[in-house]
Amino acid sequence: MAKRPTIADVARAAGVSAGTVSAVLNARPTVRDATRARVLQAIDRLGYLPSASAQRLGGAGSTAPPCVGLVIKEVANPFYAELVLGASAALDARGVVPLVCASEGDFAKEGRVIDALRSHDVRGVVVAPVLDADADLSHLFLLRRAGFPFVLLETVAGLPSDVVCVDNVAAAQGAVQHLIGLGHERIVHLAGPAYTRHSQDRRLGFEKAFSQSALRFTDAAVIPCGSRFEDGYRAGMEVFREEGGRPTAVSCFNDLVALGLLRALAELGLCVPDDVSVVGFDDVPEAARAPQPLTTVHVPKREMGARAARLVLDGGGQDGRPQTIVLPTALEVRATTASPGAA
Amino acid sequence: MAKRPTIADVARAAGVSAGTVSAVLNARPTVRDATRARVLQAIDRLGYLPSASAQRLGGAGSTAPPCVGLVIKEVANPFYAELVLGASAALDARGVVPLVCASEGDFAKEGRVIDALRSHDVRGVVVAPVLDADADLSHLFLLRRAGFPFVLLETVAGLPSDVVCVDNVAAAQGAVQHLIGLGHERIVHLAGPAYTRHSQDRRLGFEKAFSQSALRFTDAAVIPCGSRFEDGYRAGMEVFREEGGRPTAVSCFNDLVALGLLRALAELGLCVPDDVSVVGFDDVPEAARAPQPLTTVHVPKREMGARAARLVLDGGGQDGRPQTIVLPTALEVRATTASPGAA
DNA sequence: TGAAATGATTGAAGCGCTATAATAGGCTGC
DNA sequence: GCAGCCTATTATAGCGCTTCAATCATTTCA
Repeated sequence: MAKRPTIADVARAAGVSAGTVSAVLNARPTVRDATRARVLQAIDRLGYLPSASAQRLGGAGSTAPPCVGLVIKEVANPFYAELVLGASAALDARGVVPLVCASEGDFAKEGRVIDALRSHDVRGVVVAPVLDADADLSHLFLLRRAGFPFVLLETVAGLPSDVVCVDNVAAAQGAVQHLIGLGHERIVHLAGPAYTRHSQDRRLGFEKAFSQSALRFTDAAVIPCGSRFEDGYRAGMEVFREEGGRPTAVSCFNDLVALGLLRALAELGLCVPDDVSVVGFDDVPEAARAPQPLTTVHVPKREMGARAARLVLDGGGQDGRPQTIVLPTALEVRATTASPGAA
Repeated sequence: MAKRPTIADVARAAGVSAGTVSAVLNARPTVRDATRARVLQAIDRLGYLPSASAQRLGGAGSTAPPCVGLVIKEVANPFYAELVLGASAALDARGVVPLVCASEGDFAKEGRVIDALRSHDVRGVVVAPVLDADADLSHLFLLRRAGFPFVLLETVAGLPSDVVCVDNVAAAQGAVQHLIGLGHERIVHLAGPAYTRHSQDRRLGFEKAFSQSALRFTDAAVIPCGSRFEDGYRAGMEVFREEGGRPTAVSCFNDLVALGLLRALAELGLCVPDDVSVVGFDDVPEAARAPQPLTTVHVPKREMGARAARLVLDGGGQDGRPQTIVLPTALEVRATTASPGAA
């Protein structure tokens, strides 16, 4: 395999010195047009592209397009897709190329990925951290120590850093209050994957809504589930299989789960919202498109991505102190919630 | 801001040479424990962290995790999500980190993104090229000239390169033949975005199926649409608004469009497959989950991603000559196709 | 026409690190 | 007690680029 051409190769090919090539690359005005043309032609002929690392080491603002890493949890999850879209737009507007990587809920992989990104000279990273109970977060602390620009999409205990997030507890609580306000008494929660703080927070919101009402909370009301359509479907099949004591309302970890649940409910011949009310979380595009438009908590995903992206680029708050941006959510009431026994 | 400590600072602080510090950093076994401890302590005291650029330049290709770029068209498209998943798994198995970038159907952006990736020292890229009519493909030709490893997910005319793809023409043709075989005569095709060869090929397959049947093809049967749910929905609303001369079957550019169409049909009170049959393309996970499981062309997306990934890593075919891998597709007949007027 | 001023190009130094040949110790064993 | 052999450490030579003082080539003006 042909070795990557260097600036020296270009210089040789163009019959000039490396310094001149560098001058052309950096659009310095001191180069004569004829020379510039010759160099440019050589560059093109060789397919030369400067090494970002070398440029940086050389001590200059590199001419290579700067990159920012976006470390998300799941590629196939529309929530993250929206986040990425928002971040990409913001980055694009600043001429920065977004590089997205998935940790797939594995903190070790998250660490590796961040390392890779860093060693490939990205300007900074925005990461949706894996917050498993036994997760080793040292790579994040290391980032901080190294003074490497990064923005988190969830707060990490003991790690002062820039964060862009929403109040998951309050939002989930609001969603469940909506259910309670509708008159539901047998409500269950399909909880998300353990490695997410999202999941813990939303579950906590569920509990809080209970404790602030006349209802009494039992652990049985929380059903471990997951974050995907299939998880919701499976859980739905499980929970609603036997006829006795069925819940009349379900609050779901996210929209995908809610959609899966809806599917299971349909297969079981249960009507939504007459037999059971369902509320999701995130408000992904699919939620509004469902045959039964889903009642859900709207999370400003694009905005979150954009804010996070700008924060990395600008190196955090003006005063250099870590900044936490909590964006507002809103309950989007659509067609999947109603009072129990409305039929 | 204090200047970052360098390896030399650490060496001085620990009373050793830079080489020794480097050895400690890279966990080379030749360092005595006492020395290592001293160095480690100095590192910690100074808050030292090696410069990624310098490490890379120094020839530490071995230390840093290698990366491969995945340049796709749309992040929010499950087709590409699956592709990425397949590629990621294959890459992961070889210890290389996938970096995904979206071109969003803009060939200029595609070029920029590839440049960025290259500048940042990725090992190679797999790209789903934007094949707009007036697209400037020079960046791809440049890749070839530079001897940079890349694999395409669609063939580019005049560009000998490794390619992993499916036969879109034949597959689309097969899908439409299925419709014709069912007895449909008024069939339309919702075509995808112009910047895709996918779209052109699938449209061509549509035409071919016609010309091999007793039906006669008219341009009116091809309706420009797009690649997203909304596009399919809008087109469906358009096409099926007035009652007279409605098609009895629709072949769609992809599943997302088909799903959007299904939604429109439902809103218009039309029954699938009794009133109209619908066939999609890609077989994304959503297709099987739809309230009406979608008849569609199965494309081995994961496999494509995996093959492409391995091909970049292995630098193409054994003999060094470009290799084209055409993976098989299969029509997945589910619930959205039937003979016309079956009701 | 020649000296001065202006402009274009080069060469060498260095960025922070890794790799490796060379070196200095510390052990053998005879 | 010294040749011979490890092993731990160092010194040196890059990696690919930028920068800047120093050169060489033009042009300008007296």
